[in-house]
Amino acid sequence: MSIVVFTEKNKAAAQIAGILSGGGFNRASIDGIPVYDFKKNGKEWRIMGLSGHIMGYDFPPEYNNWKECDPAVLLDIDPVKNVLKKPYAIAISKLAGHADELILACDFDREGENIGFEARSIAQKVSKAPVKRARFSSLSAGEINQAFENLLEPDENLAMSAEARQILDLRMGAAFTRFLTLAVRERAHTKGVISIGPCQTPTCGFVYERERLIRDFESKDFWKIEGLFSYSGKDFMGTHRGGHIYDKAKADGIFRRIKDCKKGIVAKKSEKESAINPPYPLNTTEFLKRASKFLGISPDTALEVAEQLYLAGFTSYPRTETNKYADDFDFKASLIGFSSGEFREQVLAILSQPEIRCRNGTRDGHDHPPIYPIKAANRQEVEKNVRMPDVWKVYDLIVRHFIANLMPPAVFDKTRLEVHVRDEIFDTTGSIMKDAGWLAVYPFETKNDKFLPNVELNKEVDVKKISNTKSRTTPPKRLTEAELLTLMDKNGIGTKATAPSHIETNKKRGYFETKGKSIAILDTGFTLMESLDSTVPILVKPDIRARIEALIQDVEDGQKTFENSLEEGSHLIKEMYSQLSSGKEQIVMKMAGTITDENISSDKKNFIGECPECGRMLRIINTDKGRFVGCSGYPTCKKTYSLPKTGALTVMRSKECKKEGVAIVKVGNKYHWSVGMGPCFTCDSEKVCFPPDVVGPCPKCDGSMFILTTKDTRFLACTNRCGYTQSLPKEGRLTIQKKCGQCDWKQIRLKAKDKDATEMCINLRCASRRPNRS
DNA sequence: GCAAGGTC
Repeated sequence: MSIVVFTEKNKAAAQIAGILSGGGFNRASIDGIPVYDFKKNGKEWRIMGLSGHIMGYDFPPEYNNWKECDPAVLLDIDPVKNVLKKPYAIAISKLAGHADELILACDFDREGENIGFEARSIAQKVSKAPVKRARFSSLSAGEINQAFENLLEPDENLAMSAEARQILDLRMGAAFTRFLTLAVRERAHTKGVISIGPCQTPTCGFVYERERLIRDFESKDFWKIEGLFSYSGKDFMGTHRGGHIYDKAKADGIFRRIKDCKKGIVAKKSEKESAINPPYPLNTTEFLKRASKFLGISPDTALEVAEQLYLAGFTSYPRTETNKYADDFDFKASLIGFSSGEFREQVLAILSQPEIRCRNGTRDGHDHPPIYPIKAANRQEVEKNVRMPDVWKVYDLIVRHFIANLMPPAVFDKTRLEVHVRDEIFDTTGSIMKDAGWLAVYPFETKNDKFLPNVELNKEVDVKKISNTKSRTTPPKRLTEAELLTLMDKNGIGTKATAPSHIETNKKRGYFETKGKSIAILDTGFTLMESLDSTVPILVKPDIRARIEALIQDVEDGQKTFENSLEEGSHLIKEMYSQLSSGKEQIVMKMAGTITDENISSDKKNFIGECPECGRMLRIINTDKGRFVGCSGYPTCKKTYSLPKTGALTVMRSKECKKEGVAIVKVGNKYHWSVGMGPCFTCDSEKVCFPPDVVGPCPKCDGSMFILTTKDTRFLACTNRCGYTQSLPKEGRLTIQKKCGQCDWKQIRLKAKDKDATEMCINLRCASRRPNRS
């Protein structure tokens, strides 16, 4: 009798072999893939770990050329399933050929059931052996023995629900991505891909929604009244109960009534102890959030580092939903290694308790324990074995979190005072840490003490100052990666293992980028989301994932057949597709702008600025017939500005046209131009945008004399062009200095090469026409 | 070349 078991991964195979065999198993290998053999009760067991999914869907090859295949066709073509990891398929066949019984022992979830079915489909080509399912929620000895003693039937519905997800995700992703990419390429020259997916798009949607809030935010003035009080020589602050007061008259009224008061009364006082519990154990999402928030490591990188720490045996399996430890979890075994190092004191305290108490969370994915340290190690050891940047920081976080989790709460003494100044109420709170508890090993969250003087109820305090300060409300902040992960988690976007990859996809596509810990949307991402929001709004919101999820949940529950849910899902996708294609012109018009815009704005020589008509990019265009400034939105936006036919063009980046908000272009050395305003010196905004270097009033009219530089010479000219001029030295750098003192002109400073600088007044009518050495 | 889900 030969029994063959397939698990989701090698690690699980080894562990299960160890448990079922009681430790006595052989490690063999089939074409490099580990297989664990042992004998038990006269039966021969062979356990092999898969590598997650070993098969995957794709469209038949004839639909793989984007240009020759209308993306809409993909809505009706069924993708086909192929083996992606050949060596595993071969090993499965070899093992199954000799099996009398096959057992699927992958993770107990949708994808796990599906992965098991992949192995089954390969095995059944060579074997007629019955196929059973071992279902367990953790890799503990108790659960595993129990599961293998009570084998179940494989769950067709569970497996097929994952199948439906795969097909719907691919159908939608491929059709929409190809459609948009090809459509944009009709207008803009780009190799880039505009991708859409049921997880990546709503992920970008979250970032977009926040950006909308920021851009649409209207700042309001408010006033805040604060009091500086003093009792027995110690100062403390209080804030008026009105908080942010938006009515200036009201704030002023309060302020006037009490500003000259010298005394206040402590009308209420409460003291209470407050405890802050340690955080729940780390599941993947929580780990990624904290790595981002505390260490500034991106979710993608953090997961990779944790993976390597796991493979090197330092920490436990990093992909887990569970944030509670099993009742029989052996804390002692994991703690003992830390009882001599930096955490000696705390760990010994934990170990000395009659029973180790842990603050557990409530999520149980029935998969793996929370992330915890397997092995105590010092920095050198960790860095030697895992050569990745920040590996120590990540390990240190996991260790500290694990220990903190077993420690008592941090305890604070909190005092609240209510100070009355006349009839106005000021609130103030103080907080003093009485017992650091878990915070002693968790430096990432610091709570500063805030001291208050020890003042009793109904005592009088001095009022040193009452202030009434004006502030403005500020727009919401950009999302941090940690917040984005929280939103994704809450809305069921992605899974513990895939959430970071959806964030990465958006970055790769140029939809958003991270700046420090926060996420900034890019032009392409914003425009795409804005376009989708007005054509296929469901895509931008988590609803799309929820709709697909509901369909496949029905398959899992047996409420719908696989075929029916696939049909419904495809119908939904078709509906969205038709909305998308009816909005094609509108979307493409905007999107093409952002694609070319990216090239344009990096083209420093020709980039002018934002088009005042449509918001896209203005740049200098050179043609055979001449040159002009045009908008990247052409042909939709026909905004142009003419340019002089000759003369070198320089975009003056430091100056800005105040009239239309575009750049100022300097033409040759002869004139100054502001785009769209004609020659700058005839525009009514000239003095604002490109202030002439005025030296002083014109002696002939009410204009001003300014330095006019031309290609060949320079001289003083009148801003009114009244005809009065005055010559200037030909050599050297001219800068305008402070007022002369003896007349109403400004002095100029002349610095010629190899000569000392001179400062002088050049007004011919000035009394002191003597150069001063400086 | 397209998605999202596993795992290494």
